[in-house]
Amino acid sequence: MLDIKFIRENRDIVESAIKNKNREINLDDLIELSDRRKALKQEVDGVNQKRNEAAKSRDVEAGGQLKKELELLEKDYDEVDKKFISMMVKVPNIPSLDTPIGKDDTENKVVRKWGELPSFSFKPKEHDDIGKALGIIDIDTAGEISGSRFAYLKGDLVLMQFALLQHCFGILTNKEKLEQLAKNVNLPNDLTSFTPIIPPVFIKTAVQNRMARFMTPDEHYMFPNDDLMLIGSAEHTMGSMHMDQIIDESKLPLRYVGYSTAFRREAGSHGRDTKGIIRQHQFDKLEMETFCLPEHSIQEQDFLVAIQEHILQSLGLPYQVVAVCTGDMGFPDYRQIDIETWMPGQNKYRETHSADLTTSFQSRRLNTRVKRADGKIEPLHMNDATAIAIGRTLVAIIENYQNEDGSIRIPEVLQPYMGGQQTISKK
RNA sequence: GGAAAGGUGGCUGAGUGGUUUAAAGCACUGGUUUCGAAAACCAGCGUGGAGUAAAAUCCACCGCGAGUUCAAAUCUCGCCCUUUCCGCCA
Repeated sequence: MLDIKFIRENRDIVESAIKNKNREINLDDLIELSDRRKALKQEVDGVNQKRNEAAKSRDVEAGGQLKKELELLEKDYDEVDKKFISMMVKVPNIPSLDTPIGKDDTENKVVRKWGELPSFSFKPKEHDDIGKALGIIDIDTAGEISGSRFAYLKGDLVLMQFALLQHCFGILTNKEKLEQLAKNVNLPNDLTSFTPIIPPVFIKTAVQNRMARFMTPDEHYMFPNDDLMLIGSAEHTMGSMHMDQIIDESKLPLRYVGYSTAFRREAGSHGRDTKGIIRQHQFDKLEMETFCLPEHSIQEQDFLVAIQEHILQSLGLPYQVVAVCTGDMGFPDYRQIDIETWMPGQNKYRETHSADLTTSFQSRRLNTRVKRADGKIEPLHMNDATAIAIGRTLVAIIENYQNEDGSIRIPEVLQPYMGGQQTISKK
């Protein structure tokens, strides 16, 4: 959520943000609502003042009158307040100046590329064909048992998942390694490494709303009896960890890396990516979530992207870094950077990482604030970014490291975590 | 799931209908003192909103939401959460 004062003072900026993010909101209506809300609030305050005086002087009659008056006023106020809030939460965050303006993902800009695309002396296969032949991905049985977009991962592929996790946790908790990566992005603070987290996968719907994401109910698995829903990302229960807290400036930045399963209904994507395990209802992910001072948040995002790139480089997977355009970026994002990894079987780059800088947009709604050394209190800035999406990374490894005989080489950095094993081949 | 107790500012903790404008202590900040520090003493010290040049001042907030009353931290109802015991369970 934006600050209403900011909206009042920066009409043009907000107006063009709404347009460039393909939203429709009438700011005149919003500001009129805000004015009415303010005026009604002042009236309510005035009546309350008289009411307090009447109570103090034990004036029963006047108190009774004022009570009735207040009741009517409060009804008006509540109504206007409700409308005001529901409109406020529909105003998206302002995109950064370096965000490309564009309608949809076709207008995203490739910022840089890394790695040479592998060349094959044979036609590279897609991951699901390789996985099925090796007996490490079973989509057919999962279809019988759980339905479409589920899979059984088996054998060495499961071991590879845990190898990836160990590898990434090792990087994210290694201070020297992080200091090297931070060098290029001018991070001002002493480097604090990431605290590993296993977050809950259920979240109260009221809290999820305060993550200020644009929610279509169809996206999530809902449990109305318990007023809970399954998270679509560890971001949901990690970003809200400091809800309603005031954090001392000296404690920032706070950095977390969480491992959890993410659950998505994918209701709006029927027919898309139906092959293999690219788009699943359930997938595991390591997610970075950081809280920092407003003046450091851009470098912080650059830092998170540097970590993502380092992870992909360590695995020898070619990728491209993409500046996501206004029409495609997230509702609460100030700047969104995606990384797409090369998938030779599909002969294209596919999204494996995303880094969202949401500035104060989420923290204002979550009421997560920083207390400055001079005592001033303001919303802090939040970043979230994929450390590694395991399913899609496994896909990338399978397709990039495939051999003509259908076996898969194991990336060197993962071998120590898999008992020194060098290939996955048919048992 | 059953039973009980509880939720008050950064922390501890008093307050069971109106001298509470939420006591007191700790922590914190500034000052006095000191060569410097500690101790002591003095002062300040919640969040959000309205208001002002800045103040003053006003409103709301005692887990959340309703209700009773002229008046609610305090009484009633619902919900959420925590702790303890029992049951069940990985």
